[in-house]
Amino acid sequence: MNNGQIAEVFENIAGLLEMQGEKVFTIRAYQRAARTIERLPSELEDMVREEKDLKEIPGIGKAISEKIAELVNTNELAYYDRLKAEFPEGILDLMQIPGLGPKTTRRLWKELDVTSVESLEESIKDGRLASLPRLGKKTAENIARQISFARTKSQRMPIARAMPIATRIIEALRSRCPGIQQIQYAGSLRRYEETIGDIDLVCTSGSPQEVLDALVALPNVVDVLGHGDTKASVYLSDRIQIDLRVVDDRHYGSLMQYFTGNLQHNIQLRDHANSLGLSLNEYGLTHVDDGKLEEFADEESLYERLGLQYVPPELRTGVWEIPAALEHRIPGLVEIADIKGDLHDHTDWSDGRDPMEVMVAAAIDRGLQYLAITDHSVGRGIANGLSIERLSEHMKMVRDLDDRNPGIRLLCGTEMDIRADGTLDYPDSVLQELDWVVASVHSAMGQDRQTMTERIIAAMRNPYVDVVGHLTTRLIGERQPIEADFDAIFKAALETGTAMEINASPERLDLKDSHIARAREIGVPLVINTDAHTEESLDNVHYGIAMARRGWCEPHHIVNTLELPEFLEFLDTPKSERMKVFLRHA
DNA sequence: GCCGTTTTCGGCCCGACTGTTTTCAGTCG
Repeated sequence: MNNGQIAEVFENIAGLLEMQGEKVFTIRAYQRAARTIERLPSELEDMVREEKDLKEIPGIGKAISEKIAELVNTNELAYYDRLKAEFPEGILDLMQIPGLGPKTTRRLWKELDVTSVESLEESIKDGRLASLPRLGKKTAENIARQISFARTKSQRMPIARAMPIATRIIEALRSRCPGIQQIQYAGSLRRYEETIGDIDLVCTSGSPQEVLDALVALPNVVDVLGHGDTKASVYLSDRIQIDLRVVDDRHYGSLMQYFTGNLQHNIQLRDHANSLGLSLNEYGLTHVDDGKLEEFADEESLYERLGLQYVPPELRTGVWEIPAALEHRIPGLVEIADIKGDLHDHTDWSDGRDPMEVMVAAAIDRGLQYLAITDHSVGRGIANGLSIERLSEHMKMVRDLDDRNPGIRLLCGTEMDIRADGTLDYPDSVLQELDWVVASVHSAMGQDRQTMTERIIAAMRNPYVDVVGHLTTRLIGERQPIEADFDAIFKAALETGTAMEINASPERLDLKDSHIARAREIGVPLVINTDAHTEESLDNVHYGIAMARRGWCEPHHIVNTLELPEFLEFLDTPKSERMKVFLRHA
């Protein structure tokens, strides 16, 4: 049973306990455990097998660690089964409908025998729901509306879709509201979660009502979910919800902190504030004894006032970062400016859109010191992969462009298929002519875990394979990742001196954050690549940087933060010796 | 259920909005 499945069990336990009226702190403990487990860099299965003490994980104590062990060892949990037996099947689905919490869901079940979305709809139609005490016509209408939303609303959307929508809304509000002082996205978008549930915007303005009114009046708003004095929520035709909060400029820091979250981070931060005799909310810090309010115009001063190192948004998961910030152990995370080269880029020689010259000019524009042109290998017929003959011409063109562009070092490269049997698309005699070889899985992605693991490690054992591209081949929200023993692959990477790619293409984000953290722990050299197929997608590097930051990476974990001379030294060293070079320059 | 430079027992984040209410419960983030 993998971490995602275990987390789901605890999430469900929390939901059922809520409906049972269990103590709120017990519920919260299960929710916290579920969230933490989702983000663990290592599989609990492995940790149990290696007899690691799970209680060292924050929020996991005796009871939950025993339940994890039972789940891992037997694939079942007696406690969970007993709990489930007390409720009708599918009741948790009802509680997923916005507006239906544990109390209401339980009443609908007990008083109206509603246990499914279908029977819920009937109870709305025939007026039974509205006739219950403390419910009413308006509530019934709202629930009916939420049901129809639930049918059309997309699940959490990939960050690549949410980011441009957020930017458009911000621009629209700016142009309509002269009173706006500051406006920015917060929430999961600012934390660079790979998927986004809704878009949270924070704003300061001399006239809050103007901004809130402007939001609900935007042309692509199809419904208003809330519209008060300081916040409003709307539903867009893009099938996404926008939450906007407006306060005065002098509260911007605490508002931004509050609205960036995540929930667990905020709970821990507020808990810590309490220990100092302070109470934290979105307006600032209140002294518990005399009620005096301290205000914060920026986040940095807020964290500092609490005696904490500043926590970058990408780290705010509520798992490890608050204790680290207290002890000033937050590392100096990698930034865009640290990236000196891009080592995975396509041109119109294969499936890229732009000619090589255009890509090179774009790379120079962005201040890169080196660029690897890595068009597809012959196996990718569909991507116009290069035959050995075309590859030879391709190399000539790269060398020629390199001569004519002294501002950048161009590398002859390939993105070469790792075939289903672990053999490679070009023979060694060809590979040794190339400067940089990205090896990727593009086919037979459904292989079983062991076959896939052996296939990838076999490729890594080739002395000319420099890096494994987009390891899991997932497309967020579209294609599941491969099944493989990632720990074994990372260990093989360290052993062979093969780098692992952090693919910054926002549809992929592959490696993902927890894998990055694990690879970093093991000591694998990492490379942040855009996999650009157009000149503008070179700008996607910020997504890769964010994933690396979420994996707590510093510049010295990332190979392509090396300056050109150091990188060339790395490149000129045989793979088996490369780790030494990497560590020396790190 | 978890956790401890106050604590192994007694705490546990905080406020906005809505609907159905005359003072607040439920839900959400």
